[in-house]
Amino acid sequence: MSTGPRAVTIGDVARAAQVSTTTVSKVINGLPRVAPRTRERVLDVVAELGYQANPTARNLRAGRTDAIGLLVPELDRPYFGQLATRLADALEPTGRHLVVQRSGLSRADELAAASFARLRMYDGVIITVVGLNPPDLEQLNFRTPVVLVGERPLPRTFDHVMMDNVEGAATATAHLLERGSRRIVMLGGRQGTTEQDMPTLRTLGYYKAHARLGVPLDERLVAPIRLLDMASGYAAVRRLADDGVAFDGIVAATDVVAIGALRALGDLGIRVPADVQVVGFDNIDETEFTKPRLTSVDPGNEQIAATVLRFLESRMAAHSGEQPEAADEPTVEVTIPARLVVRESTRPA
Amino acid sequence: MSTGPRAVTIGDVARAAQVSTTTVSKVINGLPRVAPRTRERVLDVVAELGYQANPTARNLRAGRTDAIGLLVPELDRPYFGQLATRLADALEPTGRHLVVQRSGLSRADELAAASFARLRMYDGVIITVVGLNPPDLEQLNFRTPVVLVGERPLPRTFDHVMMDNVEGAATATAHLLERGSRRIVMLGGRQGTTEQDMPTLRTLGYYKAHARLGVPLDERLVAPIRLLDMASGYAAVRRLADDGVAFDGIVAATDVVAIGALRALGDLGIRVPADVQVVGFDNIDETEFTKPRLTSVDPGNEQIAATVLRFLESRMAAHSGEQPEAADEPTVEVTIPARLVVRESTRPA
DNA sequence: TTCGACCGAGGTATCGTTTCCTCAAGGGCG
DNA sequence: CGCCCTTGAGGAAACGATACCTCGGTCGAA
Repeated sequence: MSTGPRAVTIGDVARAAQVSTTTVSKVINGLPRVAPRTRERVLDVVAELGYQANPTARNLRAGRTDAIGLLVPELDRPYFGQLATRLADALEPTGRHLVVQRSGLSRADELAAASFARLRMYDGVIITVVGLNPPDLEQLNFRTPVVLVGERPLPRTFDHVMMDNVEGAATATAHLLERGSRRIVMLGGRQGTTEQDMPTLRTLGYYKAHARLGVPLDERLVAPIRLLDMASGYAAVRRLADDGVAFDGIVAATDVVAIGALRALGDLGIRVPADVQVVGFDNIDETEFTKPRLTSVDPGNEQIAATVLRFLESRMAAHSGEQPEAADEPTVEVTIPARLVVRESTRPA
Repeated sequence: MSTGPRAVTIGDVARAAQVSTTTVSKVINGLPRVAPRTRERVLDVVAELGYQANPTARNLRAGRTDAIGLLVPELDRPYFGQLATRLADALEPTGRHLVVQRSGLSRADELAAASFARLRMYDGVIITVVGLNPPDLEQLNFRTPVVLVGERPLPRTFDHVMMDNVEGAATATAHLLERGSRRIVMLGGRQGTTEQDMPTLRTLGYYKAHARLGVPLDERLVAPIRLLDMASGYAAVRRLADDGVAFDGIVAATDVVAIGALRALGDLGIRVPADVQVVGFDNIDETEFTKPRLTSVDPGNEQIAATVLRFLESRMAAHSGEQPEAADEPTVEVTIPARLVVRESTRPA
């Protein structure tokens, strides 16, 4: 279709340097069996013509892109940005690099399908499964090595690194209970569903902690949220207050929701942690800079990133034939332990 | 290299369905000239074999990827995450999709080169130029349509959407001066350099406002920061306090830095805005949720995203030959006007 | 009855690289 | 002096898909 001036190809370089494309290819890739003089001549022509290899053609032939795809539900969530940074940092020394794409939380199937199709381009794929349904994932039957980083049990088609949502939330809730809260809101919680999504699991932990400590629980305190963002966290707390629901603690489904909650409590003149204790989940960098600093559950971020990459490397090695016997090894599923990071939004013991 | 089971190709499908690859291709792409029965048979085989088109091969042949690349300095900065989201949202209806890569703030040249090389894969590229030097950009001589979104004047090799750093910072500074601040810190500022980077430009605006309003300026109030993140903003304010520097206002180079500053002021027992007024830059979503809410300069985020895409669409149309005469049109450079969004971190007039 | 249009389908070149193999020339070693 | 190994270089086949062109058959219109 392109009418514009054709891009410079390896053939153009070969012709201008009076060598074969094979030789040009060797020079570009730093392979041996090229005379120094020839090499130099080729490099001169490359510079003169401004030749740059076509990565698509290279990928097709080489069957390799040196790129790892990361699929996240949203691009503007601190948690995913920070996860991406950790992964990119760890990947850099290996010569591969990270490419981030958005899956969208509740996109139409066709869009999801298109997203998945593109993932085939990468040497390996990391998928964060938050809004994805198992059926969506089943359809993902390509050969590319995949590692899931997620929230919930899934059909074990892929290696899967899970955070311990239930125990993490239970620890957070127990912490509030131990520090004296008795009416704790589960902000962004979800109940009465058979789905095993993140809000449901964290709510489950919230229940568990109450049961363990023998504290009765008011179901009205589970406050669902449509979108787990700051504005929704803010709105939900305002709504609880408007409805006259009394509470003295908040377990937020995510730190981002907690930040919205903190702001709402401030507007309502409610003191944190004196009147209401707040605990978040994810331990994003922002927790150190809220007012007050946010107590949060660290799902094991460093370990999650490291484990994901270890699994992926292993699958990729098997895939590229270095350890062919490992190609069909059963999928692995690990749960990374969570730990509570106590800051200022909860009271001292 | 791959020893594993070869992926299913269009040829495998053709063989199993007893048709030609051409026919399979037509079916996959929904092209006409295929009998309903044949189409159905092919689709059955596709489902049975789990065939998925190889996007790399398709891209090579079609000369098109339907993907737009976005190069950002860091993946965990709210500003870029939010920019990416806006771009992705606007791109979705066009059938293209956004792919985000990290350039790194101060990476080695080789890494930058590798990053750039991969960008050739995309139909269009959006580059945020913060840590990039003009020389780096010169080397970027491929044919792919490129739009720069940046902070500073650049060699006009590409279309360029700039934010008005100088006037934006001047407006912010003037706002503080008008509301009574007299010793204003330029947090993350930079002076005494000929470079036209973002910190320098915003510092320039800070100077301008002082000059315009005839307020004398203490050079010690310009506090440089190595990394424009929350921790650095926090540390810089603590350092100023430790050094006994008196101040009653802060213009932060970015909102993220301002958030760090707010936290430091809180720890120091300094009230905002009563004792010290604070204004940030970028107008990220977080500004609505800090305590107090952060007054900030909106560089025109919506308009920036819209303009970037308009330029890119136009270049891409020219590139693909729809308007060949436009292919060599001179590059455009626009500056989007900034506007101050007043919140709670500055005093009422 | 004949001719042209259209439909279904396939053959084949091509996108720009890399990779495998071949081959000639030169040099060291027995 | 002959043999073998190494070096420099090129020819040609992939990689997996799409697009252009061709071709036989059918059907409607003149």
